Formats: sequence, C-alpha cells, structure tokens
Amino acid sequence: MRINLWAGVDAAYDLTGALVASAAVVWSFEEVRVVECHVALGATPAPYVPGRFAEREAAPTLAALRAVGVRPSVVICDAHGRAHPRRWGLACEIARLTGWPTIGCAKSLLCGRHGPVGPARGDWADIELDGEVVGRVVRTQTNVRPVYVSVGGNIELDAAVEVVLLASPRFRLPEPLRLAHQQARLALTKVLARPRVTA
DNA sequence: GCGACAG
DNA sequence: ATCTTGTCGC
Repeated sequence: MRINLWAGVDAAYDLTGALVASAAVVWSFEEVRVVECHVALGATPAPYVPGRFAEREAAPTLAALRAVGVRPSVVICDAHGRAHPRRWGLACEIARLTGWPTIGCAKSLLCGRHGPVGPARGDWADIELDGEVVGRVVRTQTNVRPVYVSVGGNIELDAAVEVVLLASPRFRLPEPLRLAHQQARLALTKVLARPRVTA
C-alpha cells in the first residue's frame, strides 16, 4: 500500500509579533493520524508586508521542517504559491528550500481574479492573473467559504487541488494545516506562560 | 496618483 | 496574525 504523507505548516505569533512559533505536522492519509509534529520557536525575522510574506515565515517554517524525519508526499502551506504578484509566494520559497512538492492553500485572495464558484464541496474556478491561470478557488465544504489553491513547486495544479480536497474531509482547511495551526499556538502558549513560584 | 494587500 | 464567550445552525 502506498502511504500518502501530507505535511502542513503554519505559524503563530505573540501579542507584539516579536516571537514566532512555526509548526510542521506530518499527516498519514491512510492511517488517519499524525505521524510527526515539530515546532520551532524564534524571533520574527521581518514585519508582515503583503507580497513579502516569505521574508517573514520562510526561515521559521524551514526550521520546523528540518526536524521532519520523513520525506512528505507534499507540504501544504497556509499561504499562496504562484497566485502571487511576482509568481513567488511563500509556498514557492518552501519548495525551493526543501526540494519537496508544496501547495499554497490560502484563506483569502492576494491578487488575480476569478469567476463565481458553485456552492457544493468540490466546486471551483480558476484564478487568473494577466491572462494566466495561477491557481484555483476551491470549495472544500458545501456552503462554506472557499480556499485559494496554487502551486508552490514540484506538483501540478490538478494534483494540488486533489490533495486539498482529500485532506479536507470535514472542515474548510486541510487537516494537516489545522493541526499545524493548533500546535503552533499551543507551543507559543506554553512558552509565554509565566510559571508561578509556589512553596 | 489612488486603492488593494497571503498571515 | 492577535485580543475573545457564547451562541446559532447543519
């Protein structure tokens, strides 16, 4: 049996935005379970600037991915890939840095245009930028806001969309992404917790 | 020049 | 992104 190992990466910040926690979760589709989970803590490299997201999250994300002991079938990022003004979103940078297939799965549109998307799970519409298809808006759950999928690297758009749908059997976002989001927050909470000295 | 703008 | 409880709906 071929095992599909889908990794999800996401980051969480403290109130000031100075501290960042990046999580990398490896999810086994066949076994329906988390295979690996790693979190990297550190100082935030750069401020958030639309279009320059990689400068802020690429390094922390890579730190978490370096701890992964297996080669994921694909890495799903909470960001855009080619659906970017310069066709180079965070997902593309992660693909370049790791050599692994990556998918950009964002919760909102950064650039480009698209037609209407049907209301049912699986419905979609291409995202076009300068007459070029750079991604696809995909409805992962019926009557739920769609997600914006684009290629990061080493994978085709059709395959990327297929993975996102299979990885989102119940909620809007792919399971690996939800888990990474939760783990990043949890790790940050633990570090920020002020241990009280008791007798 | 003005507005828009992943997380 | 982050501060935040309960609540309405499938």
